Amino acid sequence: MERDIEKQLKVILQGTEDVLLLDELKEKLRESIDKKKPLRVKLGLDPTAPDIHLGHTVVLNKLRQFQDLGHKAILIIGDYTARIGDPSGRSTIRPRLSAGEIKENAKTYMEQAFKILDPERTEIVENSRWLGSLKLEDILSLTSKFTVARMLEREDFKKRFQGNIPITLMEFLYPIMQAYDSVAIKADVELGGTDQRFNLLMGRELQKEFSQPPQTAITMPILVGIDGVEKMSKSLGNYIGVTEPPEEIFGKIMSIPDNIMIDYYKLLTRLSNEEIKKIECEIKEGKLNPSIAKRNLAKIIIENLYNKDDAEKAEQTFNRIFKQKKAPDEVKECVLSGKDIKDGKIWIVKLLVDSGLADSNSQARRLIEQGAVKVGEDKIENPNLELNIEDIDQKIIQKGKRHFRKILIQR
RNA sequence: GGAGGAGUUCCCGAGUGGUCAAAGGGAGCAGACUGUAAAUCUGCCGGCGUAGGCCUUCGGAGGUUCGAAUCCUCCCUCCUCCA
Repeated sequence: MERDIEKQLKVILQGTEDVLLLDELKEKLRESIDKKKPLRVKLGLDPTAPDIHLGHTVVLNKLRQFQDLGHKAILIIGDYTARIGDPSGRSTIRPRLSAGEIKENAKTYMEQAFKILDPERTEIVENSRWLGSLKLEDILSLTSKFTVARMLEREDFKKRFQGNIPITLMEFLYPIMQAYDSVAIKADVELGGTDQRFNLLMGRELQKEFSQPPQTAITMPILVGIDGVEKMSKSLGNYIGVTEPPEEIFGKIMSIPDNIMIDYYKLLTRLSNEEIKKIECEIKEGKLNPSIAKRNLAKIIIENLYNKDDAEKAEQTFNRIFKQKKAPDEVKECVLSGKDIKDGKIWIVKLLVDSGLADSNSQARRLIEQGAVKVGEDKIENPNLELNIEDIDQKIIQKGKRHFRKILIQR
C-alpha cells in the first residue's frame, strides 16, 4: 500500500512546480487505492484560440499520467469562462470572443487534446452547463464568499491595481467561476500552470464553502517559447502547434536555445528525473553532444504527437537539408503558366515572387544580392537574369537554407 | 458629467517644420561560422524601377506652408484622474 502510494507520487510529482497540499494528496491516494475509487482530476481549458501548442501539453501530459495511473480525467471545456477571459498573468483586459468563435475553437481543441489524452478515460464537460444557468442570486451568493482584499492579494491584480491599469469587475468574477467548476464536478485534484495558482486555490476555498473536501492544486511550470525568453504563446509567435507537421516540429525544436533544452525534456517528455539528470550531466561533461540531445528530444516529442515512423522521417528530412544541404524529398511545387513567360523566358525576380519565396520584387532582388538564391545547382548572382523555361522545368529553386520550390512549366 | 494624456513603419519606441522611408531595440530574412534552424559575428529589413528616380506610410478627414509625422481645425479610438 505505502509502496503503491510512493510509486504513484513519484510519477505525479515529476516536473511539477508545486503541490498544495502534498499531505492531502497522499491521503487522497491512500483512500483511492483503499476503496478502488479513482481520483477525479480536473483540467480546465478555455478555447480562446483554435489550436493548442506544446505549452498546453505540459499540463495535458500530467493529466495523461494520472490517467495512466488509473485516475479519472475530467476535461472542462471553458466555453463559458472563455467569454470572460482569464485575467491570469495578464496586464491588460482580454478581448472578448463571440459564442461562435468559442464553439469552433472548442471543437479543434478537443481533437488536439486527444493527441495526448486517452479518450476512454476522459470525461468532457462544458462549463456553460452549470455556469450558464446561474441566476444573479446565485452569483451574489458566490461573490459574497470572497473579499476585494483577497482578490487583490493576487499578484497580477495587485500590480494592475497599483499601476492604475484597469481591472473590470468581470475579471474578478473569473476565478470564482473557475472555482465553481471544481464544486460542480467535485474535483479531487486540479491541474494548471503556475499562473493558475490563485484560481486553483479559490477552488479549494469555494469547495469548503460547499462542504466538499478541498481539491489538491497541482501547478506545472510554464513552458518557455522557442525563443527561449517569453512564455510559449500563439500571440508571441514562439510556439509549436501540436498539429504542425513532424518536419516542422523537428526543425523548431532544433532551433530552441541550448539552455532551455533540459526544461523541455522535463516538461514535454515523460522521462524520469533520473534519465533527464543523466542527459544533463553528460552534456555538461562533454560526453553527449548537445545537438544529439536536441535531436532525441525532438524525436520524443514527435513520437508523442504522431508516431515513431514520423519522428524518424522528420529527422531524415532534417539531415538531408542541413547535413547534406540537399532539397527534401517532398518539395512544394510551383506551376508556371503563360502570363509570366515572355519569349520562353522568365525573369528570376518574378520567379521568386510567383513561387512565394519572396514577398516583393525588391525583396527578391535583395535576396539575390545576398547570394541566397539557387536554381538547381547554380547560385544566382544577377538580379536581371532571364531564365529559359526549358532549362528550369522540373528544377528546384532554393532560397536560403530551407526554402525550396519545384518548378513545373505548364504549356 | 468635468479635467488631462496618448495614438509612429510587424512589435516596442525615438522623433516637434526641411538633412525623414523616419534613430534605437526586438522579431523576421539572408551570409559566415558551428554541434543544430543554438550561440556569435555581418548584412538586409515599405513598394515600384537595371539605374537616375518615383510612389505610398507616422489614428481619420480637412487646412496653413515653397515644404508637415511634426503647426491649426474637426472627428475617431484608447488611457488616467476628479465626481
